[in-house]
Amino acid sequence: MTANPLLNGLNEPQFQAVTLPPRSALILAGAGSGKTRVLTTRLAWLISTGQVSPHGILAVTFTNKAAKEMLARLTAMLPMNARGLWIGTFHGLCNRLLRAHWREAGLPQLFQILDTADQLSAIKRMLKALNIDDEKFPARDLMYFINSAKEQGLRPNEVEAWDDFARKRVELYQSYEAQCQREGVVDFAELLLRCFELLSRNEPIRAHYQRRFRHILVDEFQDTNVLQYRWLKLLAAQGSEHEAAVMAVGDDDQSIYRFRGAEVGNMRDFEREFHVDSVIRLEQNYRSHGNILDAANAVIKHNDGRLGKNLWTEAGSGEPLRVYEAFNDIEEARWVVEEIRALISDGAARSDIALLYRSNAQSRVLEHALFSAGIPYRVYGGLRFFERQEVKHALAYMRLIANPHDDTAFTRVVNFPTRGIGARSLEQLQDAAQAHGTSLYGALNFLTGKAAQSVGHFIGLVDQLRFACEGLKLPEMVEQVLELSGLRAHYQNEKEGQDRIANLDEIISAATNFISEEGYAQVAAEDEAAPPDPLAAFLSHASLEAGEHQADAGQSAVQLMTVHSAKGLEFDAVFLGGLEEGLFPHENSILEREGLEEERRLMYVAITRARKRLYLSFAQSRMLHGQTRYNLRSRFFEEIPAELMKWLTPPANARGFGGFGNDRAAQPVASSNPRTFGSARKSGGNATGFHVGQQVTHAKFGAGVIVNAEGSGSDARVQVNFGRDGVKWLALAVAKLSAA
DNA sequence: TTAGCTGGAGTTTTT
DNA sequence: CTCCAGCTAA
Repeated sequence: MTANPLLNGLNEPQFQAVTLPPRSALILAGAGSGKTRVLTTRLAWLISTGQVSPHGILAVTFTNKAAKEMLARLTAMLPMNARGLWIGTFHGLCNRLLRAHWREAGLPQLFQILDTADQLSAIKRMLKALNIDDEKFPARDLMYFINSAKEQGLRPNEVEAWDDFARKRVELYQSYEAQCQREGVVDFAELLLRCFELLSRNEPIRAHYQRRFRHILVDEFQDTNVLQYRWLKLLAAQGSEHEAAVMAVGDDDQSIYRFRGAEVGNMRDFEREFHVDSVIRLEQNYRSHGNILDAANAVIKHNDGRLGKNLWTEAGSGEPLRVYEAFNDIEEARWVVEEIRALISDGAARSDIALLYRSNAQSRVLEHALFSAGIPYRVYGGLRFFERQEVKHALAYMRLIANPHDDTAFTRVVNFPTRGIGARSLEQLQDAAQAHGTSLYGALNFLTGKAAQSVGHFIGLVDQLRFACEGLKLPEMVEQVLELSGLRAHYQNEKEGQDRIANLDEIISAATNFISEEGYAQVAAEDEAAPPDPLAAFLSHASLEAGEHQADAGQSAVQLMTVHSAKGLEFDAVFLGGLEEGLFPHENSILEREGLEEERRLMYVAITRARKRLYLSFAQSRMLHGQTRYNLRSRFFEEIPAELMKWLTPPANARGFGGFGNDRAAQPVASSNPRTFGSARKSGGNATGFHVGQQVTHAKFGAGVIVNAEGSGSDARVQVNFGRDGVKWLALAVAKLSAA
């Protein structure tokens, strides 16, 4: 064994992964298996053993947080100058490449990055200018269409279109591209696609980076999309004699972003195309007790086509999973609060307790209960700093300084604070711009009358800002913008404007930090590039790294978040609520196998967040979209071995979920709940005379089969499969159903 | 220009 | 139910 202290304390597979010879490898890293440690130690080991200089490394992540953590841990292990190290997100790295080679990429030097909200408003503006019926082509759908095309690496001329509707969408994709090019802006997907095209079309640039990067490490590989994988193949010179060593680290069981283009299949493709001869599995878990891991393993086993992995731990089996069946969502929340109180009085820190749910709508009831109980909590997932309207307004003024032809920024602030430029003036301006093929800024000369005056005034302001900021440092520039634009004054006059002013001031600090900290320095370290423009760099930073989800740190608080945002985190105690059919697994995913398997992976992620204690709960009824819904408990309960669970409510009876199979045929409607709740059961028992699996006839839909039932008494509803007429929910009190 | 209304939709999210 | 976008009236 080596004496290298870096390798101390690694388990066998970790050690193997860290010290692999320079060939491409796939590391299957289970939840809590020390993945980040392996990645960073691998980097440190490669560098410290002289196998590669920091210059020859490319490490790619999905989030800024992950990139920062990797960098921090690496420099802690191996003190070095971070300059020349390429560690970042796909988008951040592509931005860096495009800034360095903007000319070759066909972009203006100070191109701006549109975030999702900017992109949507750009599309809306385009649809309006082209007089497109937005009923037929909703901006959101079009955005989704464009982004998914780009994520597959497809330009408009490469998208297949077989009917008029599809052809029109492609045409709109084309116009959108033209608009972006005209305005000098790129959206997130464009960053990647443009960078990919730059590398594939420009031989010298491609060769340069292919020669440079000898070791490429990819984190969360299961989340890569088609384009990202192609980008990696290209940079790695895959298939050539100069192929770099790519270490792909990921977990197919934790792939939960299919809906935004992630392609788990990339893992198998990688294995084949990069001729991976050894797949290393990190299966020892350092996070959870045995029962929790057993539950997770048992659930995920129900998925097909896994690469295969089984988590284990040296820790004991620990406590059983605690299962609670609530009467309704409110009662579920009440119970959660009660348990949290008990945990806290047993000495648990609030921040070690997490409440996880499938969809954001579920947080409301929980928040209400926590608030009433006076328990501090924190909800993840709100607006982030650079997404706040006052911050975006200020940034829009700054974008106009960098590029007055940025129409997205222009429209955002042309009348904010209000300066008498209403819809009709703007319309005139837009028409003029359209007619003369120029930006809104450039269209002033074609205006006449009152509009010319008011718009002229605003354009004067933009020019004034540009002159006033000439040569200023970034924070001073922000200060100027806040004053001259009238933003600060505007919010000072507003009743509730104090928070907004505080956020505006926060931009100044953000700018100060940005200049002195890594973000800017990293770009500045780029050897090939001209010194970057601090303003453009700051604006990129704002788009690519929208900041914390919520600023409040304050006192230790219970953590509330969706299962998606909990990925990568861990807590001593985890409450997983709303485990009901239709909610989790979500009804929109239940129909196709792929969707259901992703829900199951989501369940796997949720379970593996818990260190010591895991609570699972579901409610017999809950308020959703203003209606009371009666759901069956989630099928995932049937996938967890019964001996791992301790029921805090009378244990489930034989009504277990069994899909639509025969084993449910005897389930009586209106008697499915193991507990009764007084008046909730008005006409108790099996009074309706119907049961799941029964053949029935409906006056309008004809013959059908009852496939599902929920509720009781006058609320009882049955789901009936009418075959060609589809599956319908019918209230027994209303629908005229008769036994066939 | 803005307040107030109406209608429609309503998983998951990072960059 | 509750949030939003988009429209109408003042």
